[in-house]
Amino acid sequence: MAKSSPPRARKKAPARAPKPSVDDEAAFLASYDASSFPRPSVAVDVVLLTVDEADLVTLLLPRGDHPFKGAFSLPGGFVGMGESLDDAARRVLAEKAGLSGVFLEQLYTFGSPRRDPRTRVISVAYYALVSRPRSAEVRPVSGPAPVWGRIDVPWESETGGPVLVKQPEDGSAMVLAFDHAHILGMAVKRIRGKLDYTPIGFQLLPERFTLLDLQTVHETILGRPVNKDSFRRRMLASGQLEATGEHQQGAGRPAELYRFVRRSAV
Amino acid sequence: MAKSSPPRARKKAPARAPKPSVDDEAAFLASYDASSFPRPSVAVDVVLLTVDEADLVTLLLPRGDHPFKGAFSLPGGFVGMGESLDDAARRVLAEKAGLSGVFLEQLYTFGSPRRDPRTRVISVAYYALVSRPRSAEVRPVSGPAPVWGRIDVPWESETGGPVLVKQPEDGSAMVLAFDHAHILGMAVKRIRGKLDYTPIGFQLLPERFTLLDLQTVHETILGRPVNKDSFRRRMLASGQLEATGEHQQGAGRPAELYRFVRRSAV
DNA sequence: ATAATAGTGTCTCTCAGACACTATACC
DNA sequence: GGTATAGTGTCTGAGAGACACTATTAT
Repeated sequence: MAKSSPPRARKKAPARAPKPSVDDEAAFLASYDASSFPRPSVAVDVVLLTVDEADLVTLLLPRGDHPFKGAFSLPGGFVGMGESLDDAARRVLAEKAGLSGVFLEQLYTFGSPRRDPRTRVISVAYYALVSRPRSAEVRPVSGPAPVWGRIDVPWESETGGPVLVKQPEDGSAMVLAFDHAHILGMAVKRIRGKLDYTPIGFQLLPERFTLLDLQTVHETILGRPVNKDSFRRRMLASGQLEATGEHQQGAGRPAELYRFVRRSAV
Repeated sequence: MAKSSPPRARKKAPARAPKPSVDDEAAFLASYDASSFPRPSVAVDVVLLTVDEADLVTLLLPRGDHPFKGAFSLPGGFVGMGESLDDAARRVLAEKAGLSGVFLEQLYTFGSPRRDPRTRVISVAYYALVSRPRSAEVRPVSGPAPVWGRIDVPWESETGGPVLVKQPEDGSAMVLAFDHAHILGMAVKRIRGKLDYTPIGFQLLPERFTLLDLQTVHETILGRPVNKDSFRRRMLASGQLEATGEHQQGAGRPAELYRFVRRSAV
């Protein structure tokens, strides 16, 4: 960014001498002081998603304090001064869910001045995808016990907007804190859009899976049924699947187990 | 975000009394003090793009001060405390380019700890699209005269990565400050991906345009020729074009002038 | 045997690419 | 007239949807 006009300090900022005109870079850096104007807090919030049966579920934490006491919020935390945004998101996942090594990607940055009633907080949202077996390993290092909320998307296709979340057992509505229903909605919209042309669907499955497993993941994310025949053809033709030779017993004929292989350079 | 564990203050933070346990929201908000730990600066940087002849060009500002003195940077500025991120980006466009009412969308947030050698600056990048006639109106309110740099994309399709930028006249390389070559690269990658399924191409054209104009915009953004016949069919079938009945004189048969109309609700 | 699920073969429809052809301007 | 660009009509090949059919298990 070209920082030629930082906003004026508005309160209690120490008086600053005009910046000397220096032409030596080291001298300039030494004389620079960016602490003289107010700065917002910066946090990361992580939408951790997995597919459970035919439900898209996300990890939420009950809030024991104001604001939004009694509501649920996405796992999140402030960004450390020496830490990249990606590292902050990974740390949040490790601290609040006990998970590491999961797929993680930046989603969007939310910065309305009044999105947090306490103070100005800009939140860089991430989404993370974890496979069904690994989602059972979730153990927070500390803090409240997380809950897997069932996501109910009230819009079609990739329209967008906030989503509803329901308790895993009784299906009662879960109130979300801050703008977290919007963040979740944007996460759903994003993965719906990326599902067709990126291999994110495989992140939600164990190492070996059947084509029906993969189809269920796609249908759950998209919120609509997909054609079985063309789905099979498309997946097999994509070159991303490798048959293991093993089969999975089910109610009928055993299904081939496939493995995801990164497509070789075209 | 769940702000249960803000990072500890590392230097010169005033000593804080432990937070009292209050169960009244108003009392809680009054007692809350988020200023007790260090915070990064937050800026917005705007990639302003237009198509000039068969070149994708972006607005850059020459840097008169360290760091990166003599290099070029994207128009940018710090986010005000009472201002949303979108508003900050719009303000930057108004101040640095004299433009208002242009298409603007958030791109990505860049937050490596050392991306700015002076201090920790997290930059929320935006991209803006402006039509060729309007791009000639660019008049900065103050500050250095901007330059339209020609973007040279060294990668195919939507691979991604930094881009090269050249001076409009002599074609000599322009050195970009900070991580701005990466930000530009991500902007190109994003609009290449969105071109097919969103109407962003029309943002780069005047109100009335020929199908060849539209095709040139697409080819310039994609960096490759597109099939003329199927492009015409696709565009006319999309329902987004309305013939004006007027025609534009050229070297051969006059071309119909079309107008962009938002597709009616399906 | 019957039900249930896995997987194959084939037909049709749609759409992108290719190409031939017509239309209308300037020179 | 020749040349250049705009626009149409039609053929072909690839891929999605639909559906009939076969394969392999449990009961």
